[in-house]
Amino acid sequence: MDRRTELTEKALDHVLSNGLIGLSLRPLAAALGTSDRMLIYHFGSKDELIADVVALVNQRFAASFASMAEAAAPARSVGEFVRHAWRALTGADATGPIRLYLEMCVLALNEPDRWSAALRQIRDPWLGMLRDTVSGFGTPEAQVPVLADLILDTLDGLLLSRLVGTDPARTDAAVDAFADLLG
Amino acid sequence: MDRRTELTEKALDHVLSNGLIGLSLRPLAAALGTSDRMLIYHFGSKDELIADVVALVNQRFAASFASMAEAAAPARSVGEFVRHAWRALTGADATGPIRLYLEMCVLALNEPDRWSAALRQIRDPWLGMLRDTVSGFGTPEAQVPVLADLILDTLDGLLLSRLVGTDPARTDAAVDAFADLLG
DNA sequence: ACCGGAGTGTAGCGACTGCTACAGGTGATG
DNA sequence: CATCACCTGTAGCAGTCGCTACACTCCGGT
Repeated sequence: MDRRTELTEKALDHVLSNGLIGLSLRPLAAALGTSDRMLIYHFGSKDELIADVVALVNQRFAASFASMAEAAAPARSVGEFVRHAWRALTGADATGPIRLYLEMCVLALNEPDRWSAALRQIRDPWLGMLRDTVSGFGTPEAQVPVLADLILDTLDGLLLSRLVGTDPARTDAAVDAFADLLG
Repeated sequence: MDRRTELTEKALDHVLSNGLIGLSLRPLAAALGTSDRMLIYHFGSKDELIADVVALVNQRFAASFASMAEAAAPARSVGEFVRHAWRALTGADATGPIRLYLEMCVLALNEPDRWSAALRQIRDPWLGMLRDTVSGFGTPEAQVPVLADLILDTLDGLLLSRLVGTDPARTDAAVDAFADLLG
């Protein structure tokens, strides 16, 4: 396999468990068994390395979520779909990607030019999938995009809350209440 | 006025418009018309300075929100209350504090020991206020804390989405839909 | 008038950042 | 054997970071 691809995958592991915000080349390289020198050699710059990592996690996470959606029994209502999605999003291997996504959101607050493109690249597929799903349950046409926005952002808020230490049972209960409201 | 307090207020302005994540003493001091040397002299350390700033913004923002709540016509339902809160939270002078809050959330993902205490200190008053409000509209006792959690986290998610560049009209519409669901 | 403490400017420490120049080492190809 | 592209280690650059040592001014109290 391409050395760059190999390094990207290892770097992804490190970023998922150590975060993106404080990331610096030397500790990263040490964790990957190489040197900062080689990271720059293979990726050209730190920014390109991050771009590769973000693209990879995006692709992997979307794939794992899709396969999970296939495995689950098909939802019979929007509320039930939200419950299924929540179960997938709170699984052990989802917290890393979600944390990375939330970090990118906040980084985009400070440097929109640098991050907001990558951010839309992550959000848009999810929004599209949500619109399709919501529309499949007979939601009135005009309400489809609104509901998709609401669901995505609500789940984001609840995930953020859960990750910063709110009792998981409480966020679970909040999602249940949300799903009940959606019907 | 105490020089330290004075510096805290000026530093607050700078942090609200430049963010907390990349904050460093020298540029901050320059913006305040002093030197990093003096910031350390007055605050002891960067951490103490940040603690002062966070405490100040918390106190100020809660006060301004409360006065806005007084000024508005009393809500007649949970949904209407959410609409009022949203109007207050999307005002021009709220985006700074909210951005700071979201930054702290993400910082708490990386260093929970350092940030989660400050975070709870910010969230708890809001949660308490939400519980009181929700309970005032005849919500069943058992559902009160759940609904308060859901409302706070949903608003957080929508605010995050709005701050990272989602069309404000779309988040407004999503809040409307949420308020409709709440009744 | 003198003294002491509060406040401030200058200069610098050691550690870290992304990144680069230079010198090799390696293995396949001519 | 020679060559040449690919890969890698060492050392170091210029910059920033939080923070400190030292010397200095200035102002109120005795």
